[in-house]
Amino acid sequence: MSYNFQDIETKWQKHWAKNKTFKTTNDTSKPKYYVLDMFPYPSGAGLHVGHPLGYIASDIYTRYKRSQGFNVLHPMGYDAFGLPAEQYAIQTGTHPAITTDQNIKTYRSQLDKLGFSYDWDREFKTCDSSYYKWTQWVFIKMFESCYDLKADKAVSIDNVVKHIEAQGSKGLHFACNEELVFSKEEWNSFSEEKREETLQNYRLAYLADTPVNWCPALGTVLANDEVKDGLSVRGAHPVEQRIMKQWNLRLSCYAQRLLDGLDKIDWSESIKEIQRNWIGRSEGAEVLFKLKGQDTGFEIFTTRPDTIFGVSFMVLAPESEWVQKVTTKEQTSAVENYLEDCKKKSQRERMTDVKKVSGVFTGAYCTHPFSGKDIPIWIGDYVLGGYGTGAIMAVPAHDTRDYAFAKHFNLPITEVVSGGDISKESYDAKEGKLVNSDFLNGLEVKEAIKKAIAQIEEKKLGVKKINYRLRDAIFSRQRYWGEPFPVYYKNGIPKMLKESELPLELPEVDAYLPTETGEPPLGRARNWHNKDGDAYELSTMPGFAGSSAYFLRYMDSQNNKELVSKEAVSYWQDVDLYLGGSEHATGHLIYSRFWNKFLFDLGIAVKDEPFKKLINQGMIQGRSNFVYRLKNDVNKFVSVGLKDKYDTQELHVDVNIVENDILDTQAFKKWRAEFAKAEFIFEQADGKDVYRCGWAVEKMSKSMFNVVNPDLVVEKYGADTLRLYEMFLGPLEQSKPWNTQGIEGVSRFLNKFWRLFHNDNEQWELSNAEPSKDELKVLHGTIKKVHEDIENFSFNTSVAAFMIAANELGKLKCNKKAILEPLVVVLAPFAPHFAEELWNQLGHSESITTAPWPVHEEKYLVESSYNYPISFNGKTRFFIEISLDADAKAVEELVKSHEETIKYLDGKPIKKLIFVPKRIVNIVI
RNA sequence: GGCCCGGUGGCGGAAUGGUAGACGCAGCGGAUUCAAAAUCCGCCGCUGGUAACAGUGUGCGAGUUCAAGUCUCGCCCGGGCCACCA
Repeated sequence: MSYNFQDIETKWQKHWAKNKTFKTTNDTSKPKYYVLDMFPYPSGAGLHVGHPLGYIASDIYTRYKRSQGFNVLHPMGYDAFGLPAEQYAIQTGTHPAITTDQNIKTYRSQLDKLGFSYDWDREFKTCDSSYYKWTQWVFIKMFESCYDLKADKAVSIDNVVKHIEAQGSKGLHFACNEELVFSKEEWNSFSEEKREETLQNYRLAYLADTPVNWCPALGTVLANDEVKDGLSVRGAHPVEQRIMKQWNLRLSCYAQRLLDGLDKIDWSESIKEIQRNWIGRSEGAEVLFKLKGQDTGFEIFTTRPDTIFGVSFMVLAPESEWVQKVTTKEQTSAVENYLEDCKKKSQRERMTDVKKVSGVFTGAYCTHPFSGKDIPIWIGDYVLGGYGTGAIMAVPAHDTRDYAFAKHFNLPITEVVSGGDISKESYDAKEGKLVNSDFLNGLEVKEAIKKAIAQIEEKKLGVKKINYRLRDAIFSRQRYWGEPFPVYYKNGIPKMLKESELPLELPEVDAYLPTETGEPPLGRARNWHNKDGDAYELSTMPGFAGSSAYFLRYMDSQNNKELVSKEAVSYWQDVDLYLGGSEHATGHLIYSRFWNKFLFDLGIAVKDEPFKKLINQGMIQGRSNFVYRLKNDVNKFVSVGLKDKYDTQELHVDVNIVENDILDTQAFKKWRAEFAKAEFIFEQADGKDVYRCGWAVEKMSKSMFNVVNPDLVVEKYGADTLRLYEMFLGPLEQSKPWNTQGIEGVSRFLNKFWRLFHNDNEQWELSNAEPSKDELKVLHGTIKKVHEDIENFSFNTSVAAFMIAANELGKLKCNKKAILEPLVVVLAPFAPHFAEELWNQLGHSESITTAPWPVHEEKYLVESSYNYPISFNGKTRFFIEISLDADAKAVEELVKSHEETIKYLDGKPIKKLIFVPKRIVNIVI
């Protein structure tokens, strides 16, 4: 007989829900611990077996921490605004709210079947107006803030106004789009419109003409992280560059803090590295190159000021404002033609044509700041308008791109750093001595950079400068299904709603498409204006808006007066453990860190970094099966072992009609009408004809017919078995394929464990006898191993430890309460229903959740001594295993006690004695 | 092109620098059974050998070490991220 998981799991799930077993209060008598899963976007397809992986791991850790005496916050909710529901609405006319609610229901029922210990009283979805009220509220705060570069934090925009009213733009130390110069008198004469326009230059949430990634197919702009290879991440539609008036968040002013913060948090090195690359800090200098014969010129940014004597031409980005200013009459038509060509190139073409060199001469020259030589000014699309100053000094000898350009247009190449062979390729390495470089000659690159910057600053040609690749975040989306901006326009001037007017709820529209005049869908809403008739903003916020502060909201999710109360946030502080996929590295995980830092500056968040420790669970891949159809006879299918003898076509087959790679041929004929008349060429196995399928590890997806639904697994094996198996599959952070076969192993384990408590007739049978030494060793070894494994998030090996324990106790025929009771507590985080049932049968009326974690006792684990000789490398070595706390003296005594054995082994004296700390003495004889 | 991560049986994977392959799946053999399911026991990297055993073995090549899957260097392969960022 085996245990009845269906009854047991339903029973305890109901019990937990009814008794609110996992409700968390702000109980300050206990230490807090906050475990958070990245909340899901509820898609229509529901969960597959890969989705719960992280939720299972976080639930295990949560339950473990609770048994360690922590008050654990472990909430769940839904990231509910987003494109798929809106796309579906466009196709079917169903309101996205309806689709979203249906999907959430499916998700919730799937989650409930797995026995998670979430505090569901804190649940919310981001499309609730009671939730997005606070997203709007933060936006208003950003609008009313600017970034003080001296204090290095966000402060009220009033500081800018006060400064300007006192002394104009002089000495302004606030992050801005561009340096403006005006006096306080001029400011006083500005119109209201002009004043607001000026302030937008400093606000953290600002409206600006921005070059954007416009996706015509989706009808919206996209953030940089939503575009890949010139195509939209969602739907893979082409994306083009456009200039549009958009809301932006001044993310860039937090670049350094976002970078520095990475050193303080316990995240995987790979995610930190991705974020460092994305922020893209580079140190260098900004240098002024004057136009020939003039006193004005343009600035360039370079990380290699040491190579300044190797400059042989300048390159402007096609978008640069200097293009028009410098182009000579003779070159005008050539330049115009080139600019026209650049415009026609889509973003995608520009990226795929990276290797193609293109450019045009402007006819103008700069004067070299040190040598005074003439330097021609070119235009090239390999220089980007949005980075640095949109202009570069080209040093072809030491930059691959400049080298290609110089070769293509036959421009001079001057070596200034020795060490390479510049006749074949550029020498980009930052190693070698400077040559042909006047005052820099003979210096190593690193020193030369310092000296060059010093000279540039001394001669007032430029300044040391740090540039970041991180740009401000474009915050407008021309979509329906998102948070409305709390903004209205009076005479074209954007104004914020008052806090008392929030939330501004999403209006109804007659269709989810742009209007005929090309306005966003909100342009269709009736009465989309305030009581004075001032129009509301037509864009909505992007997907990341709602997920940027949700971790704070869980601390106090029912609060309708504040985002989060002071008490709640000062108790819960930050997320101790955050689990989710690594695909959010450059999106959500940057935005939410930024958002949190802003709230920290405001004094709302109490921690500068929101997520102390981050774990990225790996993907569970699908294991696909294939059948092989003959190309010349489409009704014949050949078994994989014989397929090489035929000309075949590989077809995916539903993994649910394949077992152990053997195809159920009857089921196959019924699977699809086109296979009804299928015939098979079998291979032999055990004297039987079988059809064996090929297999491959691929992404789990419908089109590969390899999706495994957790509901079916739970039905067949139970939630506890699924939980254990998902953990057993392999290391949490690694991608690994799902293989339904293997689940039998953990299922057998649970039954074996069950049988330790019950006799063959399913009768409860436990003894109160004193445990033996061997039994105690198994118990304490398991407690210790599982404890260490959980702390290291090595759940696969802890499941293995349980299996070993069950096997050994089975062999010892151990049914002693003193051994089994603590083991149930250790198993509870992994198999909660199973453990709760046994705990109940053991006579406890309280939930096992309240049971403290058993402590292992080392004394049951220490071996007296264990030794073995080994011969290798032509020498005999003798190993003695010693206890963990032995000191050198104890080791010496131990060796002495083995002297006779050693002599017996080889008859030679001891040559060398090596004491390896902790465990082993290695004696060479 | 740059950076990051990985490469161990038929498969998923174990292994604080110390007997490589824990644990599970699959496979093979056996017990129990009228039979099956369930359960239990044994074998299970490769080569040779009936066996004891010997040799070999963690992508490849070197190095450090008494000792390397593990540390260092150089290559090869796979995956990820960024990608004309000056």
